[in-house]
Parts: sequence; C-alpha cells; structure tokens
Amino acid sequence: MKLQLQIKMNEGLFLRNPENTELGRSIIKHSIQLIAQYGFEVFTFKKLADDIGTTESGIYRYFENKHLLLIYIIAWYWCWLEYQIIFQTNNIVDPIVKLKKVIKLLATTVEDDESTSYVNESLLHQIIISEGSKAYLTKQVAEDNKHQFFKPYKELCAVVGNIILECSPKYKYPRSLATTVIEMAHFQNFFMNNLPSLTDFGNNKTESNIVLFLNDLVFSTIKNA
Amino acid sequence: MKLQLQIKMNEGLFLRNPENTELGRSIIKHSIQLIAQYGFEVFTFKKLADDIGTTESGIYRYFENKHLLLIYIIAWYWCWLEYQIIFQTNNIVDPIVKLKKVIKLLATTVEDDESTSYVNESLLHQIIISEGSKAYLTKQVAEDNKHQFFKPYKELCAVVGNIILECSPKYKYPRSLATTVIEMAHFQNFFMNNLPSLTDFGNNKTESNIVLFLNDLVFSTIKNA
DNA sequence: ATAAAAAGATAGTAACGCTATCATAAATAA
DNA sequence: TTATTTATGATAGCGTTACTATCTTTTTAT
Repeated sequence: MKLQLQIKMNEGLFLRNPENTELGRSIIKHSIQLIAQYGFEVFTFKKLADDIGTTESGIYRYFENKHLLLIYIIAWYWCWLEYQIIFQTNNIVDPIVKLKKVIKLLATTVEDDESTSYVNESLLHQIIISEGSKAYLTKQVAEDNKHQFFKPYKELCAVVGNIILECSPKYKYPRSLATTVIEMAHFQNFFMNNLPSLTDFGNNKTESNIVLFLNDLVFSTIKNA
Repeated sequence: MKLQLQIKMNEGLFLRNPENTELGRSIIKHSIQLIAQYGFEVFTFKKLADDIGTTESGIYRYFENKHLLLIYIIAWYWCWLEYQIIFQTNNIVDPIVKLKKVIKLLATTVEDDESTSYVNESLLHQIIISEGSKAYLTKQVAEDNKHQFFKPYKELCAVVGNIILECSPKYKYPRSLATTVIEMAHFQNFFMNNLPSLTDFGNNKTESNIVLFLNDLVFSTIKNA
C-alpha cells in the first residue's frame, strides 16, 4: 500500500497552486534545497529559477514574493508535523507518554517522509530551525495573521497545549508552555550547533540531550501546578 | 551627580567608532529609531542617511553593512542589560530574590536610561523583541562568532545561568534554562502583542503576566532538581 | 480541431548594496 | 601660523534584487 499525503494549504499564500503542476512542485522542492543551502536572506527567485531551469517570471506566477514562499513551506511543515503528532500519539492513553512523544517529535530530526514525494522533511526541519521565526518576526505580521497564514502553527500549539492540559488540568499557562517547548526545541538545537556555550550540550551535541532538557522543563513545571 | 555610562564595544563591529563623533552617535540614534519603525528588512542605509541628513557613504565609513550595525546595537543592549542586572542585584544575598529580579528586568520594558544620551533603551528593547534573533540566525553565524560578536549575549547568559546555579547547585541545565528565559521573555512578549492565541495572556496583555509565567517555569524547574 | 491554460523568453525599472573619487571643512601637530 | 591629517559632503557608477509587462510557444482539456 502506498498512500500520498496531501496537505490543503491556505489559498492566500500562492497565486497558482504549486501542488498541481510539475513546475509548482519543482519550485517547492528546489526552494527547500536552496533556502537550506544559502539561508533565506541570500536566497533569491533568480537563483531558484536558474536552479530549476526556468525564469523568474515562472516563479512569480506561483508566489508573489519570497516571503510568502517561506511562509508557505513553513506552514506546510507545521501541518505535516501536526499530522505526525496526531498519528503517532493516536491510541496512547496516558497523556504523559503522549507529551513525551510530542517532545521527541519536536526536538528530533525527522527522516524524509516517503509519502510526500517533492518535500524533503529533513531539510525542511533545518529550515524551521534557522529560518522559522523569520516568518512572523516582521512588520507585516498583523496583515499576514489576518490572512490566517499562521493558522497551522497556532493549531500545532493548540494541540500541544491541550496535551499539556490533559497531563495537568490546573496548569495556568498551557499555550505559553507549548510555544516555549516548540521554540526551544529548535533554538536549543541551533545554539548547540552554532553557539554551544549558550547551552549545556557542548560536550555531547546530541538531540537526545535537548529532549532530556525539555522533558525536565515541562514535567517539572506542570507537576508543580 | 551625573554619570556617563560608556560601553566598550568589539572593534570588529565597526570601521570607525561611532561613539567618538557626532555623526557616529547620530547613526546609532537614528538607526535605532528607524529599525524600530520599519523593521530590519525594510531599513536601509539610504533611508538612514536621509533621516540623518548625510549620505550613504557617510554611513559606510562607520559600518560595513546593516547586518553589522544590527549586531552592534543588539550587542550594545546586552552589555547595557548585563550592567543593569549586576547593578540592580548587587548586595542581594538571597539568590532566589536575585533571580526574580533578573526575570523582571528581562521581561519588562525599560525606561529610557538618562546616562546614555544617544541611545533610547525603550526602543532598543522593542528591537530586541522583534529583530534580536536575526543577529545570529544567519549562515555567517560561525564567522561572526569567531569575531566574538555574540560575547555580550553569551556573558549575559552566563550571568543568568550562574544565578540559577546559586539557587539550585544540582540543576543540570543552567545555561539552556538561561537562554530559554531570555528568549521567552521576548518571544512571549511578541506573541502576546501580535499572535496572542499562542500565549495565555490574550485577555490581559501585560508584561507582568509574562513575568509570572517565567517565574513559575524557572522555579518549578530548579526546585525539582 | 479549437480554445484555454501554462510555461518560456525577453525587456525594463526602481531600489538596494555597495565602491570609488574628489572636494571641502574642521581638528590637530609642527 | 602653516601644514597636515582626519572627518564629512557630494556625486557617480555598477552589479544585483525585486519585481512588472508583454509576447510567443507549448501543453492540456473539450
């Protein structure tokens, strides 16, 4: 059995749906590669066009600008991750086991998902770590938010927040703790690999250490409620 | 008595020391205003030059590019904040009281410091919230780190981490917890004001709520060690 | 076979991110 | 005081970025 996973994206993010055409899928695939390689600031539509073997105008028919393309691929990742979390925690009764699983999924590099042919989740995970917050840390955040561009991220936070509440119904800050865990799953990873003295993982740079840190943080906090 | 606070900045950040000349101080002052107003992406040296009443070449004599200027003003803020923390926690014996004071300083909007004439700390605090992580979330982070551009941030984290250790000598992740508190002091603020459903402060958007959240997070965690 | 949709090709434009040069004004040293 | 460095101002130029526009060719659906 081979299933294809389709994610329904917000229509305001693109001019033409990239999932429907060969060129569109190519844009997604190559933009993930190039943003991971160059970083978002250095990435341009010209480079993307050259890499694909098309022209800038070809890209502009799909995305208004590179900021919306970034939001698109990041939103895609949050959708995909939420699905992973729901799928992988399904049938787990104990909310504590569930929350541990979620933390592990958040803080661990993903393997490339075969059911999404033109998306490399592993590269995308790297992009989330280095570029993720650039999606909303802008002056247009209110405008973008009105268009619901951050809904997938919000939904993921809601899912994580609800599991936190299952574990500890009296805890007062489930959503802020959820965003803390999600952001720190990525920031601690970035710091560990780039500015290790900001972390306690300098001697042993493994993701499992980040998981241990986050587990300790979360469960100490909610136990205390 | 009127003291002038001088902060010794890393010489690699500038071509000509902006603190030593009228134009240099004007560049710092106006860049803080403009970055706060436009956001870093939209901010340009041309706009800065027009705002000051000089030319682009004037700016380029002080800073190689806008990225280094951003790092400069952010590093300046971390230096200033570390000084504030050391000053304001001086003579406090109880490390728990000290740590609470630190969290408050991190998460609360500062008033403009009179002893630093050309820097508006309140605007700078806004810049830290919205643009702070853009200083290091780049592909040049290793290069910039070699030049010690992030030393002030690291030092601040070390100071906070040490106070955490004073409170709880057995706690295993003092530095990661320090970066978590510092980053979340700013991210929760950004979320509260721009994407409030990511936090638990939607009904009552005050910084004191963020302080309460962070206090609960930190003290639950280290108590548990 | 025909129409519609998608892609390719090319051109153009304002702004951005610089570098270079030359003139002038202000501070300082001989 | 004169000479000289140092800082600033003014202008020009260049390759790239971030688009917009138009026209042609190819692919796909009816």
